[in-house]
Amino acid sequence: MAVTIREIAEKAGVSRGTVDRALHNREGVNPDVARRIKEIAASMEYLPNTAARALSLHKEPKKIVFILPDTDSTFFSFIQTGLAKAQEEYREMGTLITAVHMNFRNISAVTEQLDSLMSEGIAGLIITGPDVPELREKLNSMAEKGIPFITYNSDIQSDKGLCYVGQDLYKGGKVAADLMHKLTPCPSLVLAVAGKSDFKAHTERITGFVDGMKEYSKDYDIRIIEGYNPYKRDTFSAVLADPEVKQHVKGIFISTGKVAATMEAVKQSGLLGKVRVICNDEIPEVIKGLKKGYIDFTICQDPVNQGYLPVKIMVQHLMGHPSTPDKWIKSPVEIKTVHNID
Amino acid sequence: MAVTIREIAEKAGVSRGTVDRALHNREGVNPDVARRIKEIAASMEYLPNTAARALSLHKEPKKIVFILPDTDSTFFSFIQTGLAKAQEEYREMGTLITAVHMNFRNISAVTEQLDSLMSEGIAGLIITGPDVPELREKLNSMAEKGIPFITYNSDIQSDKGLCYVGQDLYKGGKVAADLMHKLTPCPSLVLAVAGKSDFKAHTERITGFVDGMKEYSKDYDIRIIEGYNPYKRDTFSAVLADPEVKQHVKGIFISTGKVAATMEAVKQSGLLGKVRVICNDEIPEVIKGLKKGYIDFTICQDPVNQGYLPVKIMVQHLMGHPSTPDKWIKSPVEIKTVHNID
DNA sequence: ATGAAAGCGCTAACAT
DNA sequence: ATGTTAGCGCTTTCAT
Repeated sequence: MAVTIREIAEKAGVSRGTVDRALHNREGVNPDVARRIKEIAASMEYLPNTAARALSLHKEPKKIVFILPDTDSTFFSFIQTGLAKAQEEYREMGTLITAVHMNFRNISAVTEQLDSLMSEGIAGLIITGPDVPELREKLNSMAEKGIPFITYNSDIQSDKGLCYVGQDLYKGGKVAADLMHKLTPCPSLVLAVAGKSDFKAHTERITGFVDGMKEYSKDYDIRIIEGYNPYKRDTFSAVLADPEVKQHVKGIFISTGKVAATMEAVKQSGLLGKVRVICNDEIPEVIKGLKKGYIDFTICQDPVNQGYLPVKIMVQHLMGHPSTPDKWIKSPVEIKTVHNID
Repeated sequence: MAVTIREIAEKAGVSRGTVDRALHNREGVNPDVARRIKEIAASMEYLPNTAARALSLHKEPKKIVFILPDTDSTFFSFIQTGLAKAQEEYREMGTLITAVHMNFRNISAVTEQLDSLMSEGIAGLIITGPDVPELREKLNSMAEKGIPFITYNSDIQSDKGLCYVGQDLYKGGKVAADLMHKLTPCPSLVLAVAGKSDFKAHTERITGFVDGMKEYSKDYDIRIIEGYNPYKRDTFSAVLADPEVKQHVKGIFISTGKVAATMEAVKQSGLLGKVRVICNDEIPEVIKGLKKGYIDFTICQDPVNQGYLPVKIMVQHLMGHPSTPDKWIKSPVEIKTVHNID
């Protein structure tokens, strides 16, 4: 049978209340006594009973807030599916998980909302967003006040966070290169469509892709097409208007969400089906292209688990799970074709 | 605040004990009263508190037995990783999960061992194994005695099981065909290496593969090579000895675990790297081939989750989770190259 | 600073 | 057939 605080109390010659206070570093306990209690607990390999803890906290559950962008997107709806799964699974387990939507184009509004969440009293935060100083500093200051945070999907660089749940985008680009190499003949022209260069997700993928292609052969002619904001079809059409490009291009890697615009330009130039296309994520335009046979592969990152895992980790952390998670929980690099999309 | 048995008891004008008995269909409660209690519980949308239930069952946890084949294999070591994860996660949650190894080449010994588990008293069973009548009947009789069972990896056909966790092998074969089509020119010879035809896993994959290839084009010449037991390298070498085969073969799909023998024959005939190869699972020989560039893809089924999910579902079932799981929890069809193997 | 005790929701043993 | 009650391990409030 597992060790309980009662047994620790007996061994230490104190009451159960004191053991609880000591193990949770609550104030009002003699430092020497506290140290001794912790030693005894460690020597007995004490592990708290999760069920008992959850039941005891039932009246005032610890509040976990999950921040989502306020924009509608298929990608984030997958994340919400994972969140919902976690909410259902950790119902009445000593925690209360709430979703809050925020507009990340207005960072000062975001930090204000975080402040008001702090004053309402929360136990943990799960967040995504741009890696900008204001947000980073706000999160660091929260962490210093004892509120742990987890980032998901897109990291906010900080060593104060509990962990980051998201894909290794560089590796994703390499996998794309691997596939492109398998699909295209070797001396040939391959285009890589990049997004805004200040959005990390896209540049890392492109770098991985280019590095990967070059590893296969120096003879690939890789041309990077910068995306603009708003990305205009004309940008890509202009590139394909060059007859030389049109003649030699054999593959296109679209690292951004601007799939529809790019595919439209491909269609206009009569290259549909003649050029191999690799995209990212399971968004509707990509699924459409896969079904029509115009897109060959899409590289996914299991967004459902990007919603589920951060909650699971936060719950375990707050409920006294002994081990600290890895700093980076890597989402898988999933290769999908029309036959294994969900 | 959530509804508790206490509130149901008050509303029904009975004691909490009676509510507990009624909701769990225990004997010794007036049928009319029981029905009324259930109605009230449903109308109040009562959901049992998992933490309280777990804590209360702490002294005599429900025993869940996870059956594993007694053979060493990398594939099953992944399944054990998932099992270990679940054991750690559901520690002290009212259940006790134990692994038991059995030798499936001796079915009568297996049924005897199941009988003795029954007499020791278990609450749930998780099992894989050959789909033979003796085993099927034993499981059905256990289910009738109230012991739920879940099958994983390879199904044992029975409508009495709680669910089956495993891959859609036919779909896996189709995905392999999709990839093979992308890798090989169209009129060409493609070999499909099948295992013993009485092992369902292999025949279903082969059928999916052949169907898939035929959908892409009637011009593929697909030749199925039957595996023997023990599979001899000569079997495959003999096929490749035919100069016509050797000249025209462009792709090989290996649905079995006999990768080493097949690859050795490919090497002997000087086709290494000249022929596209697709395999299944992340076993050492396959990883070796991927790294050397002799194997292009391997199609996996997330074995870690095949160990983890059955336990999770069984725990939730025994701990009174209201919803019944889908009859078939499909493992993903994962496409892996050397760049996204773990 | 520490001890004592009540209570979280559920189960099971005991009492009626 | 049904009611009553102790107790699972932990947290927290109230005494001391």
